[in-house]
Amino acid sequence: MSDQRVVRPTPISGFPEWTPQVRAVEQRWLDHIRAGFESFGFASIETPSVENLDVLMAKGETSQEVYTLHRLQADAKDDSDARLGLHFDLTVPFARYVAQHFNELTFPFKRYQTQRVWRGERPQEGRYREFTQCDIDVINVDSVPLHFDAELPRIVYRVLSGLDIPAWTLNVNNRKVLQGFYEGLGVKDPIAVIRAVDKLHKIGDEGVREILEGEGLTAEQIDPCLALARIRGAGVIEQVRALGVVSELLEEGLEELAFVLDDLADLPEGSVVADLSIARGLDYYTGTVYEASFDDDPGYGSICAGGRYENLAGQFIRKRLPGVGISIGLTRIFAKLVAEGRIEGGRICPTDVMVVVPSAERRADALRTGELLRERGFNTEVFHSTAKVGKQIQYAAKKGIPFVWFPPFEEGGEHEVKNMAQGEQGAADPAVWSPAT
RNA sequence: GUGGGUGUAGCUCAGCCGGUAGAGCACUUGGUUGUGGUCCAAGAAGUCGCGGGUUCAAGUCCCGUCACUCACCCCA
Repeated sequence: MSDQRVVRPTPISGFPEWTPQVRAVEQRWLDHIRAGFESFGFASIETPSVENLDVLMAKGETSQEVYTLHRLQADAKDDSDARLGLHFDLTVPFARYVAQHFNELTFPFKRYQTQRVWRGERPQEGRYREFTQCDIDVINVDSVPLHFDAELPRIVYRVLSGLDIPAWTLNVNNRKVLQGFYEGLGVKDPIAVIRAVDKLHKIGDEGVREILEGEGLTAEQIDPCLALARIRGAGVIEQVRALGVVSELLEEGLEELAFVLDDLADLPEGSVVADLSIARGLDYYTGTVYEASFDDDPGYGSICAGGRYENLAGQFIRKRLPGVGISIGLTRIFAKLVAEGRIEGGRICPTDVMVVVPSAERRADALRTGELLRERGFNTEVFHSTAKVGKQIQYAAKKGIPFVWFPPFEEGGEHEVKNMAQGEQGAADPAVWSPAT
């Protein structure tokens, strides 16, 4: 084309982007999710893409792969931006936000937040380096009513069941049950056991057994651990009690779990299910935990996850600010459907009506017609040149524009409108026309 | 971070045992006068990821490198 050098455009691994028609569907999803969150009274906030590294690392258990910020032109000694990192989730920034705006907020503070987050992991199917999370959290002073532990799955149910996605299940567990159970067994490091059991569905009984043996657990301890992890579905509370392990923390956890399950009993069976194998890796969770995945493809990863944390915001303020939250992995869900070719029906452009420009002389008239249609609520574009009418219509066809408007070709002539799908064309008055008729 | 695969026109790819590049789709123009999605014809478009090596000669062989991709890890 030219001898000018071009930078070859290549996809950046883990940074998805969509065509306009796919994006149109994504935006419908975002609107739906937002409406769902707001229908429960959650308020929207947005936080900067970056946080100070010490904020991101505040609870720094897992070594999250954080992208840091630096200026290309910064000289070697300049480390003024060195403390900034892109947020890897929305919960930590939220905790910081609450601590910082403590005096301006009304508690319990219920917020939703839909933003992109970044993680420097190796990308793969379903795993991205930049993706969008839709978070809802509640933070309160001193204690968060258990009510919210049950309300969050209800909101997720509301939102996800309104999207055309494959069958999914939201699994619920309570960390106190696990930790209390292990403590009741006399296990020294309950967290290590939680971490091992979390891998159960991936490495199986024997794999977990091996790890636990390595942790120094006896068979008398391992067997009940595995038995606990297998408990799922109806009657979980009784089944756990039947294992005969007793501890104060366990009892507390069981009561909380029972409360949540009871509260959600009206949801369709199988949508929210107790599953004692759910542990949620390390993380900051201390009570209820959630994790949702697709029924026919659980290995794809969690599409929604969250839980209760006792004191995340307490890292940033001398107050006790526990919270509970859950996050919908929008990108993960959406990308799967895109890859499977299930995202269809999105418009290439939002134009309802394209106005033909008959000739340079009549362009002003076409613009007036466009303005009139726009005022009447139709998304209207006036063709961008005086190309042959055939070209103009062809453009509308390619863009999937449903109606092509023909202003009078001669002074005093009639307006006409063409229905592109049906090919019908007839006289119409731009002041009263409507596509329904 | 570890291991495997791939890297040729905008896209999907072909290119046999080395002889300086092709197809389909997409794109542009035309098939005359105010109307599209079909068809026909013509046309434009490639540092064969990048660097080095072997060779008279490399898209084709060798080495390195980068990128993409899959698995592990981890997670939304």
